[in-house]
Amino acid sequence: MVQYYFLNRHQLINDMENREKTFTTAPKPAAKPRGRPLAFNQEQALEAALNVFWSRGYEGTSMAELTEALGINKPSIYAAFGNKEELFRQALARYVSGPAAFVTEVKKQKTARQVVENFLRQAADFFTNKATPNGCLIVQAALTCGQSSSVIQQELIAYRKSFEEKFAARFDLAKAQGDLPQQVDSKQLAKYIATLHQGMSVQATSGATREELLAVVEMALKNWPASV
Amino acid sequence: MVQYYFLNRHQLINDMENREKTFTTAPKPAAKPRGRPLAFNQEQALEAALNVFWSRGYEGTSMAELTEALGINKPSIYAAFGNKEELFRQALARYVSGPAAFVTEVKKQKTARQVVENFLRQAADFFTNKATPNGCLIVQAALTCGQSSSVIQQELIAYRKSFEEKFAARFDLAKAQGDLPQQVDSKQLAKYIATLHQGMSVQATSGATREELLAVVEMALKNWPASV
DNA sequence: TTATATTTGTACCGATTGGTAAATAAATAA
DNA sequence: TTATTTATTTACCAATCGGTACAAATATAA
Repeated sequence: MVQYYFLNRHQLINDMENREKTFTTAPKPAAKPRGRPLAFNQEQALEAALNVFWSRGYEGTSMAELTEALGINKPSIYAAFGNKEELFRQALARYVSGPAAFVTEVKKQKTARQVVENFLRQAADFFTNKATPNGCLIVQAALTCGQSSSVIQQELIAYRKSFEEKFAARFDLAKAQGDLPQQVDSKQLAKYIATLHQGMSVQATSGATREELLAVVEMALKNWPASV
Repeated sequence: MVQYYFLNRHQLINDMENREKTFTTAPKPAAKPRGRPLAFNQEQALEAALNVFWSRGYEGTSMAELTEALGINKPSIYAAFGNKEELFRQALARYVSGPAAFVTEVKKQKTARQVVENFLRQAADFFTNKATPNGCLIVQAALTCGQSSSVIQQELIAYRKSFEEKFAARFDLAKAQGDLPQQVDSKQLAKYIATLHQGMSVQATSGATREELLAVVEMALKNWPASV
């Protein structure tokens, strides 16, 4: 399973980039690399990989499918991204800083209420966006899996936990700022929002529409109807 | 992928059982079967299979792991249950009529409110029951997967949809009986409950405790704190 | 041109996947 | 006892899994 080696090409590149950052401040003088140039765009390849992992999950994605989706042969993928696990991690990083960046951005809203409203409504849009796979990569890429993928599974669990904690921290801030009652348990509220969010992800992968998800959001923010 | 055959042993047995039901009314006169007796208990084996699928998902479960968990050799599994797909379906049926039967039972509560309260609270218990895997089989067994498992994936989506529709029907009944306001959209309410339920399943597989899930349920049934 | 560095394509690796052929074992029926 | 039926065991199948060795190709540096 686990492969040991001294340095692969992928790590070598990273290492050289770090050295460059450490010893020089030159704004990338191009300095044409020595050997045969890459025949593909790394960013585009990573985005293609992200989309496959997003729709099929980590375990459900095979290297064969990746080579087809990226249009690159296997050895080139391994040279550029390490291995399947590393490729997934880089795709995940791209997901978080790219299409899913709104999750972090939304916390800048003025009040906790606005944070939550915007978060859930944008999630409804995002999960059903026709330009990307349905649902949330972090929820569905390795919810269950074989033992060989449990590392990725645990990393995704940690990601979800981290997002939840950041929301709890935002609610603590809201309490300090007075736009959220003191008796509110920030962690519980964050878990409630996370639960809704994750449920919406499952709904989206199962075919729920944007309108249906938005209706769920409205309902979640309202009273239980019997008390109307 | 797909295997064609005239009759396997599994189908033969079902066929003979049906014939018996059709032509006789005798209450199973034992009628000892002809050949070598089964060396394992089918019910126990199915329960063991259910537990593996439940914790690892459909794709994450290998036949090798099943042979170990059931304590039966592969050919015996195939003879008794057909193939991996059929074994999963039978495990799923056992799940629905066994540990997850409360989902159907709970609809017998007097009011819609009681149905939902009981449903979500029992789900919180069920998802974190230490005697069984965490979360919901129907949510997590094939949320995403490779193309070869898409049949199972679609069947689980259909299951979730079916449960949701039955809840909507229960809410329609509640409206007719007057314990739910007429302006409530039964389908939307059902989707809201299903979303919470599915989110709770994700939370449970990620390590949420019973108490945390119960707190989420309480929150879901209450007002948004700002309106208190 | 020649040497060096890097990527590419092909063709392969051992391990594991779901699934099965065939011989043997254990039961009943004649 | 002998024939028949069914289950178990072992040992295997082709296909796919993630991953890689190696030589040809393509660039820069000397």
